Amino acid sequence: MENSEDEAEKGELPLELKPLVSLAPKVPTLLGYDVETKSTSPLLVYVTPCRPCSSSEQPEEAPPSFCEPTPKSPVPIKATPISVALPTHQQEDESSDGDYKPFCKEKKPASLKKSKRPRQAEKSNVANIKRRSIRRNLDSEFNLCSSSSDNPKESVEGTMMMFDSLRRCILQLDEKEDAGRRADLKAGTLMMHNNLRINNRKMIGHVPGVEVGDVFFFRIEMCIVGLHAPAMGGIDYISSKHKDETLAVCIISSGGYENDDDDTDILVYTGQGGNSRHKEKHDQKLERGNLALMNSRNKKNQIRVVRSAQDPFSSGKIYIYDGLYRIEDSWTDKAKNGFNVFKYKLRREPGQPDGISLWKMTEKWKANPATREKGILLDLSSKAENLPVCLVNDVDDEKGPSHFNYVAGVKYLRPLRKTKPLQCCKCPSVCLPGDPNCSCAQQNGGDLPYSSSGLLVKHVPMVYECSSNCQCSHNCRNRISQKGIKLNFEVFWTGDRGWGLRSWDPIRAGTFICEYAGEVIDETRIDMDVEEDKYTFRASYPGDKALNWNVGAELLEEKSTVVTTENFKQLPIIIRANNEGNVARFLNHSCSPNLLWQAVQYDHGDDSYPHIMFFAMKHIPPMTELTYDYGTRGAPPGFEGKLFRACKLKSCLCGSKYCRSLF
DNA sequence: GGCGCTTCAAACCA
DNA sequence: CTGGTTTGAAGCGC
Repeated sequence: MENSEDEAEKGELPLELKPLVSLAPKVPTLLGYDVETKSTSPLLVYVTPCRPCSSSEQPEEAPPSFCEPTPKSPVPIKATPISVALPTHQQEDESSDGDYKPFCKEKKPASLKKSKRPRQAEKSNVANIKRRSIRRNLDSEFNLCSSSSDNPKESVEGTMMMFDSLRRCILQLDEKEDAGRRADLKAGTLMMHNNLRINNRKMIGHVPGVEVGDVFFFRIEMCIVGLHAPAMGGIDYISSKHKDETLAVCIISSGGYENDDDDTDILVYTGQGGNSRHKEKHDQKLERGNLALMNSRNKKNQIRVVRSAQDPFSSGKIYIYDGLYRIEDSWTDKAKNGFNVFKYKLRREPGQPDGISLWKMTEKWKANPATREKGILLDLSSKAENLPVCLVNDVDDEKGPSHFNYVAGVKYLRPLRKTKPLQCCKCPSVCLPGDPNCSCAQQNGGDLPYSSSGLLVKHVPMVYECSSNCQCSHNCRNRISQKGIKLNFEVFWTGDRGWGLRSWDPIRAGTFICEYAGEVIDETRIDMDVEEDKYTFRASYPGDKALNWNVGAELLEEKSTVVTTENFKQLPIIIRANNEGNVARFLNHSCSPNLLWQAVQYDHGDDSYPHIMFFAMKHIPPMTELTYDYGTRGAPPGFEGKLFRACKLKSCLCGSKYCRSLF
């Protein structure tokens, strides 16, 4: 069990396992963090650490180091493990009296043990982690980012968002220094070593907060949310001293062996082993995962299945949680290389939501949009966009939105002031990170705002993309949003919230979604009715989640990039999309949104009226409604009721302290 | 408790 | 454009 002695011990860890520590405790405020406040007493929320099943009593008080000013040293003297801030819902699992009780086996949470591989760590990690010593209090930030302990889904989303934020920033740092690879593993390791993993205990059945259809872009992501523990291995199992009690809990079918992935309800899975790249091939043995699967066949326990798909926007794989299966049959077979392998036939449990089957549908639609059932219009944009925008209604007979002109961009109904000159870099070919001569990088604070794969790295007050005056080519990574949509969208009838927007493509966090197109008007003109206001964008407030999207960056960087409303000063821009607009006019409000809006400049210098570009805040499975936080301030009377309704409809997602009942 | 071995990665380059 | 190479990490099990 963890106690304060353990924690003191953890403070003396080797450097590479140093916890992310508090050097300057911060108090979360409503709109960010109060940098000035030194007080830690009333507002800090202490969350009890993750504990194994058996533990029932939880200490209420925080470790003493929490309340004391921590010395400003890169090496912690008395570190507070991040686990004290970990949202934990495992307590809830135990006490829940639902009809399904997941089998759970006590498993020590990944603890801050002494270094496992000191030599290796010294070789590769020390420099990185040292540079990345965490200078501020992570605890409050993580709480803010992942919500409280009572909502497993929020915990998973917060953990995933923090991971990806870390990953994008490590990628950016590594790129600039032209050193290191595998930012995914570095981000994962950082989180593991700081006890930021959730669902530590292996369990049979669903993992709290992970839903069928959820997508992952790295193996390590499934690791840190407890869906599938092995970093590489395909079979996750609970091992036991009694060999016949070793049971499989999760498998990943990702094409490493000769599996047939065609049927969406049946999966024939090949056992592990005998396939090593470094050693001679041999017959598979009934041990480890193979043994676990055999026992699971006899015990008939549920097994989580993760299937993989090709990422349409990169060479990487996407992992899709396809829900629970059971093993029906098993046998041995000859692989193509002539050696014996184990085969297991799994059948999907009935009554689960669409998982991989949804992907088969969207792939068919992408190949030929005309195959989309209940389609009303093949291209709502009438070729104004790079890709067709399908209009569908699979709910009722509603025939389509009221008439508007589809335009892909903004039209300025007010004169623009030239407050800043246009971007004008001299980069040959494309802008590259770490180039001190790239004026565009300088304008963006020294770093290019996008990763090499075109993902937004951080949410900032303004992104300056390369302009027509720049010498770099069209392929420059600093020209993401100006090139228009890349996703296959459909505008669909929600039934209760009007028309909404979703994508046939899986979307990775940081992906550019679309611009808010329409007529840019003057703030003075607010004589619009409710209907017109429904299709109006106001740059009032980025939203709590959007403000906390950079939480990983906060932990890595020396200089403070704390986002507050001061950084994000309110923009006067109002975009009316009642008469003219694009897909963005169909984005609905949510208090638990999956998109954020980012101000972007590339074709004029009036920073008060930038382009409003939407980016994904988290990984979004295909066919998931895209939403953003409409904000509250500046909304005229009459609008309130509608917003409140929209929020209430989503209250299941944001019933916590984040649901702003004030609309 | 430590370390070696295995493991259906991921990114990059030739 | 793809297959081989490189870098890389968790956790089982001895």
